[in-house]
Amino acid sequence: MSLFVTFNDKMSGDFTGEREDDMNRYDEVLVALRRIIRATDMHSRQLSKVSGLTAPQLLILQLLRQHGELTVGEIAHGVNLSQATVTTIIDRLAKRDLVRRERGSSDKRKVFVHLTEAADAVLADAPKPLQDSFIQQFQDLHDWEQTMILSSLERVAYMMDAQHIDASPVLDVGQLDRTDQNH
Amino acid sequence: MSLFVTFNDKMSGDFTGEREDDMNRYDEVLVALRRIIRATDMHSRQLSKVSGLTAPQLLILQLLRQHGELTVGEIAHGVNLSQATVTTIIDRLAKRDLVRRERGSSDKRKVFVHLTEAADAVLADAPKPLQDSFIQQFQDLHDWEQTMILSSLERVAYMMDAQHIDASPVLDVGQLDRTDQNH
DNA sequence: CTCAAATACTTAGAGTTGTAAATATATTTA
DNA sequence: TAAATATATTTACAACTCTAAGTATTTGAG
Repeated sequence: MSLFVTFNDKMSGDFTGEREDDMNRYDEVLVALRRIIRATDMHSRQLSKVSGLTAPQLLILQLLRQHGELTVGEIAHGVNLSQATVTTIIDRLAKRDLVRRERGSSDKRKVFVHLTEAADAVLADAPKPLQDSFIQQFQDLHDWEQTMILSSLERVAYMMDAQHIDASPVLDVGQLDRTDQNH
Repeated sequence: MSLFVTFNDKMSGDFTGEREDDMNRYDEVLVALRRIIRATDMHSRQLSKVSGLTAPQLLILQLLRQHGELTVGEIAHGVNLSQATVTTIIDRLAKRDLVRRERGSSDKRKVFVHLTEAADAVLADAPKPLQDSFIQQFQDLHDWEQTMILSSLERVAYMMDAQHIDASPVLDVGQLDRTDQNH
């Protein structure tokens, strides 16, 4: 417990630190999430100022560098964005000649995207899609702390992704104690 | 460990599950964060379809209900958004007559925002700003798990918020073991 | 083979979001 | 008090993001 007190201390100047006593645990989760989301957003803009690339743009470029050539759909899946979103981002990247589109020859519905030489140059000295300071601090944590944090994040992601509840009534074995809301 | 295996199992169909072996721990953090951010966004849109209110709109309304009357700046601070963002959201809420603006009388720079009667009605049967399914699952966790997750989230938020590094060399006492990056 | 359904992508439209610049008001300094 | 500085909001702008609808192409059923 005392391990984390420091962090709460740091927040006590905040508005949210006024301790609404009607705050549930999950409300605090929400607050933390909003802080994270905002920090992510702000970092993306910071990135954009420094390197000319926003976080999603950078992510997509890096994914392409890893895989060489991907369809729009594959990219969308790879970076966890909708296809429509990827299309618009690719538009911007293409306009700056960092990627090029190529209609599939066998299947003409597909659109393959690949990097240009210009992109390689840009990517060479592009910053990380996460705050350096974050990486720094994260790396300095004990291994078990990193594991714990990562597990927690994955767990939150999983719980927020309601899919697994209504989508697959097949493999629910771990949900038995919760499911009796229905009868 | 085995506690979380289930979650990793569920992800194994994913593109990202292909185990890029050059993936760092923090890259996985990034992936988890993107999943969370996306889930949050999608829930917001879901909310909007069901209740006519997006998550930030709902958050602002709830904050106002708690506090009665707040300035734009206070709201921004309270929900962790920039003032400009709050302004545009208030615009939309005002257009739908859910809030009203009132220029401060003593300090005319300030703009006070308060709910209308219409808002009370809307808020009465508005859903939560977090997925019900998430809340459900979260509540069902053991207390220590909730604590761990919340701590982890707060810790991530804290680490992402680079402020505390360059902004306040004053109150760094808990950062000693990390700060030696400098010398 | 033909038509319906599925797949892949793009377009349209709207909300969220931040930064920077513009406005208006208040406070402080000379 | 006048000018400089600080504070509070808004406006302008650009990017991201989704869903839904539209287009093109492929696949499958009959």
